[in-house]
Amino acid sequence: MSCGANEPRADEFAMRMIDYDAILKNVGRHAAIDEAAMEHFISLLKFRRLPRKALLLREGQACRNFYYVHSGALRAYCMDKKGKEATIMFAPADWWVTDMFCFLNGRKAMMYIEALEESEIFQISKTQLDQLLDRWPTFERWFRVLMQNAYTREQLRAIDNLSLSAEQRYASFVAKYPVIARQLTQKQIASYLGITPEFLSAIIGKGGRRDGRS
Amino acid sequence: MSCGANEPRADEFAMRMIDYDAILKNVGRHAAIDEAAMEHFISLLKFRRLPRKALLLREGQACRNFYYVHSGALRAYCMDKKGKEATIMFAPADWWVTDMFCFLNGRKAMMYIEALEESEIFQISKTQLDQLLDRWPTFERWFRVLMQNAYTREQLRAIDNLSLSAEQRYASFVAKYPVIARQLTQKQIASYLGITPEFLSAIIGKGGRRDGRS
DNA sequence: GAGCCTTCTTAAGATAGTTTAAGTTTTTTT
DNA sequence: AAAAAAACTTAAACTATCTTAAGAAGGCTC
Repeated sequence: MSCGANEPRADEFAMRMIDYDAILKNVGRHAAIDEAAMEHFISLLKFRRLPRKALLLREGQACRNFYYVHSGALRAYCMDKKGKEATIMFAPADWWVTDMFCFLNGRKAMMYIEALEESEIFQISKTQLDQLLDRWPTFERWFRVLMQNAYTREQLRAIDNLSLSAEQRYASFVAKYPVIARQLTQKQIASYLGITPEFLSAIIGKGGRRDGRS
Repeated sequence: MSCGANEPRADEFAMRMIDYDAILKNVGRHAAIDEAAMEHFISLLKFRRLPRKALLLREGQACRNFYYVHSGALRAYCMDKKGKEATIMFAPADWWVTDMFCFLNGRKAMMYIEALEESEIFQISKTQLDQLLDRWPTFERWFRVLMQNAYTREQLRAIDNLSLSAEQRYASFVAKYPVIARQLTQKQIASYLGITPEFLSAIIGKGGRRDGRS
């Protein structure tokens, strides 16, 4: 690790301005939120930098935070007794993620959330989010739209799972999420599709390549 | 069809009071809604009686309404080109249902919604619901909680679908929805679990009976 | 650059789930 | 009550997907 002359010193680095643009734009997308509300919102956010493979949440822990991905990408997954992973969702930049059931109901987490690469996130706690929703109807609207979208997305996924073969599910996944699909390993995609990595490899080998190479 | 002396005459029948108790209690469960808001809400509801097998919605139609099941039970499902059905959800009494993705985004329906038995429902249109949400933050909260619950329910289902065998999924379904499970045919349950009726029959024949009979 | 660890590939054998089809039972309609 | 329709059962043959295993390729670490 070189340390060139143009890099900030450690104290400057720690204090440097946090970029709230993206998250504010994200929130503003679903509701018109006034200045005062936005300032309150920002004051509740905690910024964190995660190295690759860091675990933001693990099964059994209290799940107190809702996470916004500023940069990088996260993955939420469950693991059964045999260690088999089931990927619940991927969260690329500009997405929100948590173990929503446990977050909302104050249960111990049933999921793991890991950083797929070095990532920067904002988090807001359940208590603070509740305050926000109580105080500002426009945040209530924002969160409602988030839940709506999450619900309909899950429902579309359920339809795919019920009606399509593994091969079709793979095609559907790549069509829906072409950008993130290229960043993921086959193992990760397989665990989202509910098949083994070996079988996904066979599917890809046979049918269409993801990267278009021959 | 006999017409005994104690039955109301046709005009009395048509005019008889509609029972709003259950739906008001349902809405009140997630948000404290004042008198004025409740009256507005009631004024937007349309009551309908459906015979068994009636189709409330079919693929390709405009999906303009959100449905509350007052009595009876509904089923929402998709059908692929080959006619294979995938059941998205069952809606017993006191549940809300619609093709949410198409309802919210003004698309043509991709689902069918049918009455499993004679049912009574209330419906509210998208336009009217939007008005309600704009005007009363407490309805915004109510709908937000509905979407939250729907989302987490779908997510739990996705976990089951990814991690469990058909036999385990069946056990999980019966454990989660013991009442409605008893009202459904095996064919309907199979289409919810994503397996064939023949295979479900084999599972039940082998393992535990649903009704406890030997 | 060598070694190590994880991912990807391939393939053979095993299992879970489907298909087809015929017969039986139950429910619905007349 | 009879007829018709739908649901359920069983079983054999088939297909999709899993398991195991071993080798090859790619990416990190020292």
